[in-house]
Amino acid sequence: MDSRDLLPIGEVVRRSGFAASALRFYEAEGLIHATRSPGGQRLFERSTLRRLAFIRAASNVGLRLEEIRAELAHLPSNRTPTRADWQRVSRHWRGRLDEQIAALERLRDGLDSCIGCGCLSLQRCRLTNPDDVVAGIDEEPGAKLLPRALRPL
Amino acid sequence: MDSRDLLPIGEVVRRSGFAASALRFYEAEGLIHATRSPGGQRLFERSTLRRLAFIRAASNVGLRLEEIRAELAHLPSNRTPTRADWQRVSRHWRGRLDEQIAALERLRDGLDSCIGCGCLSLQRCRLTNPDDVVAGIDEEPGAKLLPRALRPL
DNA sequence: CCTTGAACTCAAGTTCACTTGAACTTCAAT
DNA sequence: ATTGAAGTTCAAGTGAACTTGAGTTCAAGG
Repeated sequence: MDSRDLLPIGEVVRRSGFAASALRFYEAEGLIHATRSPGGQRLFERSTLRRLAFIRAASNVGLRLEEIRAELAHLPSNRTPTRADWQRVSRHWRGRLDEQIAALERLRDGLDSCIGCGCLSLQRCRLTNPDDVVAGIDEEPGAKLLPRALRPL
Repeated sequence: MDSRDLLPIGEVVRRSGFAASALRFYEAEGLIHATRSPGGQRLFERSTLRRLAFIRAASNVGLRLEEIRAELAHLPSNRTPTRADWQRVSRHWRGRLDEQIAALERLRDGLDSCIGCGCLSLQRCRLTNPDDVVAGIDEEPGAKLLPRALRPL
């Protein structure tokens, strides 16, 4: 663990694109880790850059930090993650991506089948009941117009 | 405009799935409109249900209320929107959906091409530079690891 | 030594989209 | 007339993900 492998926060800011405040926040939240210089300044390992790449990607897919933290927890803490480690995490992560795409496509297809009549029901296009889109779709409490799952939680 | 066509808030809650507090909030924000009973209670027109269906759908696609309000502003205010009115708005709205799907697919494909090596670069998989994912991707300020556009704004 | 830029801490602020709570009022039915 | 459910207002709170600000310290060069 040569000290040349340890990056000060400014370096990580330039190379990751995250703001310093975000990095401090992530450290406080336990998503990344930093050692300290004798004077108390943060020093990040290079592998942190990959962690940050993962964080950005995952958050773009809609994972919340809490979930990302959970995913990252599957990485080994005692050694620098290997390719295989990242592959395992990424595969898990990919399922979420597929889900999101599928949900959006369902929504789009619903819109396609509905755009002709303009009723916006997206679930049941009832031309016989053009003024009341939602009623009768689902009598159960908690009935929702659209498939949720597009917005995590 | 027969009074039987005017729905009290509880009715709208049941039929739309939105909480009463959300409906009040939307009214205050100008996304929906309500007349009042002599005693001051809200009375919604039936067409409000369709507006609400649109709001839910749009917000599932990731539009923020501000944007939704802008879209809804394209509907006529002097008369009940027709099918054609809704079609115009929906078509506009669909583009956003397509964009979102495309962005997610790009991300997924990037992940696919990268999962084999585990490097998580998602843009350039440099096996020659396995410890530094982000450096060198883009020297310009503001360089971002991933295509944004997944998160609105 | 002195300055300058980069980094530090800690509390508080921001935005979005609502929800919650307190303290009433109105409506519909008996 | 009474009562209980449903509705009202307004201010304040929530949670996610950071950012901002104030005031302080560190590290390197001249």
